[in-house]
Amino acid sequence: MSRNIQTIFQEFITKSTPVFKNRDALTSHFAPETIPHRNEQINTLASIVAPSLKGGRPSNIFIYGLTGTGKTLCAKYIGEELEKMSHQGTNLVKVLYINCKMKKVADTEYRLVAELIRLLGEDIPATGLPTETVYQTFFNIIDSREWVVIVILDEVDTLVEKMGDSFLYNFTRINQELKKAKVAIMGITNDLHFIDILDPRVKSSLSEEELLFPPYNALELQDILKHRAEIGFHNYILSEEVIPKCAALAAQEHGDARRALDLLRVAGEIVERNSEPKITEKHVDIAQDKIDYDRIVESVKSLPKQTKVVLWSTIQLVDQKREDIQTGDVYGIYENKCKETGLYPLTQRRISDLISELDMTGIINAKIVSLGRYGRTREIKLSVSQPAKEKIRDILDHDLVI
DNA sequence: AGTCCACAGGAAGGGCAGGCGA
DNA sequence: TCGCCTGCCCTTCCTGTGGACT
Repeated sequence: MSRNIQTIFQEFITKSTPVFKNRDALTSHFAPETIPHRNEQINTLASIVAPSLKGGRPSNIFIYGLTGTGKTLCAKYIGEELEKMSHQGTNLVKVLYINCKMKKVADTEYRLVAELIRLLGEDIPATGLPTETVYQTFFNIIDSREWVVIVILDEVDTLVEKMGDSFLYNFTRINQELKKAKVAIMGITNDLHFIDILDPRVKSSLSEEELLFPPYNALELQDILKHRAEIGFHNYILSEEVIPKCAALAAQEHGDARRALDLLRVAGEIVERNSEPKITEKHVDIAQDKIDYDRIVESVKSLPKQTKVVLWSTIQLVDQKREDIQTGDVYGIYENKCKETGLYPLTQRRISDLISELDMTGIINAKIVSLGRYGRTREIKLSVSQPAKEKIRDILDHDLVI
């Protein structure tokens, strides 16, 4: 066994063509020195946050645009530049970045404020204190240092989904509690309609300034990819058609630069693994399938056990060639499986929520339909390819053994 | 027009775990 | 140790929904 592994490692070192110069450059979290096609947004952001360098509170900013349009990258870039500038002078500015989608980090009011405190280098228990105390601790820290704090709340829509917008309202009013420090919020969202669902008071406080990040077009994506490929790949490895292909595929998905980078990187990894001499269009196609497949498999593996049983039940019904699978059908199979495996069955109300959650992951598609006097229910379909379905069944069969 | 079905989904609250401070 | 706090998962109870059926 270990000999085999050593052989693989040895072959990798000796035979494989060197593909990557810097693999990180082909990931979305890499911070390049320049950000192409976002000058306008960067300049606007910079001018909005600049007053903080003189101790003023910048306006709250609301940034929106689809995934992979450079919102986070630009916000972080501006944050870093601002702190650098501040270190050279007054040292007044502190930029705190939080991704609100991170579970166990910023999915409750308590955790969010606790995370801000941790980012300031102080310790706070993960639970146990009244939320009011956690807020007070945060206020004391920044007030004692007289900072201007800019809080970047990435994916702020998920926060509102979980906690409602009253929290955001309180948060935009933090400054009334502070004596010397000042806080500005930079909210980022992929959801273009997010601002419309907010309470008007929250809306006006959060979006004192608004900034839209439009999708990249295919040519702009090509520029971005060329720029990253120069840093990330050895120059002989890329065939000419690869970058336009990645850009075109990502442009179809609303100009998502993240997707374009993933395609390029994974195509490179495939070539590296197979010790092939060049990345071609064919590898981009394989990469596209692989990314989708891996995403589904990973999300299935991480599902809680009850949700796995619900998914397993749905697959059973699909395999029985059942048309129009409904919530009640899934629940019936689910109950039987619970009996069989000795698992405690949850109520139908709860299963209804689990089906919604599965719908959100994209593994199934659950559409609400009304069947007249036969009631109102969800019509459930699997939304994965046949090979992915087989793989999911293998995972579930393995995980749900009695 | 009224009834009915099979849920969807909101609200309230229970029970437990993890943690803090007195 | 005890009381209190938060988070999380879940149940119970309830109202709402919309189209077929009577």
